[in-house]
Amino acid sequence: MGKVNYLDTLNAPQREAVTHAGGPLMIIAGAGSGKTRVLTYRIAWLIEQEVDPFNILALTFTNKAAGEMRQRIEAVIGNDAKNLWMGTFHSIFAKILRFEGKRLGYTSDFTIYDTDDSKSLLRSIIKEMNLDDKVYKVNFVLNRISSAKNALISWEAYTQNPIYIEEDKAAKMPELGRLYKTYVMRCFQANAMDFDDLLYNTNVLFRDHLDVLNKYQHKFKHVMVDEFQDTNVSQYLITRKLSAVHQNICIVGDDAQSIYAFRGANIQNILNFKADYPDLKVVKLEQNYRSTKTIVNAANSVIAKNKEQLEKTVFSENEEGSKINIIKATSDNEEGNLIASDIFEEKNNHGLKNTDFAILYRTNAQSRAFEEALRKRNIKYRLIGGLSFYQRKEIKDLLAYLRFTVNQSDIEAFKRIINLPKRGIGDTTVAKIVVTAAENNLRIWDVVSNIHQYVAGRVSSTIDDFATLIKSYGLMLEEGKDAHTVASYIAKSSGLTKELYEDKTVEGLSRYENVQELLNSIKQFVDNSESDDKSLSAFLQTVTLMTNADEDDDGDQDKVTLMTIHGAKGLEFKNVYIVGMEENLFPSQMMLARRSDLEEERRLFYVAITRAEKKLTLSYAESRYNYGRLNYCEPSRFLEEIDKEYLQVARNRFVSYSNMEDRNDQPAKQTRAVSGFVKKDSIKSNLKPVSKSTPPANHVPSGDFVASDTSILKEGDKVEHPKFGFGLVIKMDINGTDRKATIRFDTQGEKTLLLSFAKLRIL
DNA sequence: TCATAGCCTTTTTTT
DNA sequence: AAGGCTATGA
Repeated sequence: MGKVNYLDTLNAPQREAVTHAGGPLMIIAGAGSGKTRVLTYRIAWLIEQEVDPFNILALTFTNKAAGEMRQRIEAVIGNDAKNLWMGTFHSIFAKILRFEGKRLGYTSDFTIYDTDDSKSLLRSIIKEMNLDDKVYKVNFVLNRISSAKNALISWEAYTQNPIYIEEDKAAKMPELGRLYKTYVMRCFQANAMDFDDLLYNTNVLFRDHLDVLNKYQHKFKHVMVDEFQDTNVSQYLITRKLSAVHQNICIVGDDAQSIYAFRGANIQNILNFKADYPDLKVVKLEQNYRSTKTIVNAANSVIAKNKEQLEKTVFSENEEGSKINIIKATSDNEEGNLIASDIFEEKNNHGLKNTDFAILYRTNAQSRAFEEALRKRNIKYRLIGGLSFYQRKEIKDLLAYLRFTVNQSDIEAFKRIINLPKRGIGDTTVAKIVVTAAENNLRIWDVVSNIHQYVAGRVSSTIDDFATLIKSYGLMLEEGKDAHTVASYIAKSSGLTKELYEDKTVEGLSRYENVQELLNSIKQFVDNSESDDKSLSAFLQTVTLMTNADEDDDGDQDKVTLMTIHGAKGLEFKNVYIVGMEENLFPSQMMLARRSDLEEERRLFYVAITRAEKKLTLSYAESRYNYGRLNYCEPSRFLEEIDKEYLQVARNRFVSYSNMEDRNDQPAKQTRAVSGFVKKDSIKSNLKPVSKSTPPANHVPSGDFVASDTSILKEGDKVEHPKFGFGLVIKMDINGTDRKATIRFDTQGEKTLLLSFAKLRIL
């Protein structure tokens, strides 16, 4: 690789950013302006200027972004790239806390609590404190605690602040401060940090231990932050402190793409950056190389309304490109079908590959209809986000065993595994152990391993057996057995895999395979992890901090991408579909309820639009399932906000934008539909609201019975229906995604049931 | 005291 | 749709 070659490929502002010698630098990078290239070249350039990679810290928001950047740097600079300190905020500071956590009273084996752990812990605290969980909602309380931590407000400060006390009293939640305190104490006692703690504690570490701060300040001669618009106060302070000595801070961001305020991101960080660094050098990258003029202009027309912005003009010199298509569907299933057929046609007509397509939605729950439609057409897809591999029950169960083996204070892991597989230890006993530990300031392990002192009776010997089991795992680790060996042994000897192995249902089989898959990934980690730390706790850390975007990657297969708009940040695709363009969905209901200005939702829309290189399609449905209920939907106001000149009057069966306006003349159909019962013979027109009262004879109850996966039902199956009794399936009609079964019931004669509503037990 | 069936509530995005 | 909660029976 020639030394200077790559500089020639850059435009003037890009080159200026790459070769900025030192001192604070802010790169305002519009969408598609070659930001990643600039960042990677800058790092490569610094290394050419004799800066040791070891002294460069580069912070990103996803592991994937970090990994890609490292690869690209390697391509320019070679093996040296390995020594860079590059990763997500959370993973880099988790690493530092593993080294330095002793100063704060944590061991180097501390557990990282994920959101489920945090919620579970909080739930039990609320219960213990005898608070009403209808008033103190777990999600709300956790959010409150999280915001406090991200703003660096300790529980001490929180409970002493008269403003918060008043606020909480007014909100009828005077105990929030105490909850915060208890939550923090419990985490500490469990030798655990939640996601926010990783940043919060880093701040505490740097504040209270100046020698540590000093060490890292001198180590990191250059600090770079990607996606700076998404940093919160806590992250901002860390980067400022770390760069205080050398003053070589380089931030890259785009205020127009700030979409993480909900988790504490503070757009002011980038808007006010100049105020913090008077001799700041600012470089603006405004030329978009990614998208057509139409797409760039349409995107600009969307955020033109936003008030809080840095001045910049993103423009494209690419071709004009085709206009933006709008598709109207009658239902969410039809939306899936229309998009899938469109992908099919586009592939045939323009010789595109699956990887050229992305379907972007506002919420993960929307993926279902698209998955079904794509599967039906044999189009391969990959789903990013949603319930990830590591959130599956069987995986979390085994991970909990591993966690408890590594960190025997980990209460949440303990609660998960103590009665799994069933040992006859119930909630009462577990609660007793947890409370005993908390009251006597002991580790969970201290209580469990001396259970006879605390709990009398039959259970105590069962718990003894459990303790012996865990002890044997700990011993294996001490003997230096590698993570994979220990994990496989745990899976087998705990009885977890045995239980799954004996479950011969389809789900049981896949659960068993998942566990094997997890063991494989541990093996991989042990065999060829890049880092030198191959301990079990290192593995657990990578798993917890893994982003949704990091999973999958089963080779470079040709697949359509399905993901949320949030997940799509930083990516690009030739053809993009933004689906579910409906009021209350996008913009989301929550946003509409909470804030009058929709600036962040609008920026989200902007991010979605600018993912497209060649062609953009927007779609919405007139009705949609939500929590098992069918609802009517209005087209999103965002459709109105795009400059009309960029919109396409769609062909043939697609409904044009002007037709959409006509729709507004009709009376609004706001009725909530299908609450409880649905007409069995109204497949296409099952949108009519049906009363909640007693069903007429031709209706089928839709309440819970034994849920069965309707896709496995076959002719000849014997079934039981909650109302009609036992029956035999004599005919199956499969029409698109709608499935009907004609069943002969012993007493009721033949009935045809729409399976999405009928709940049958297969006998 | 524990296990289970069925009822009830939830309501976005992610490290 | 899914996970927590509660009543019920063992």
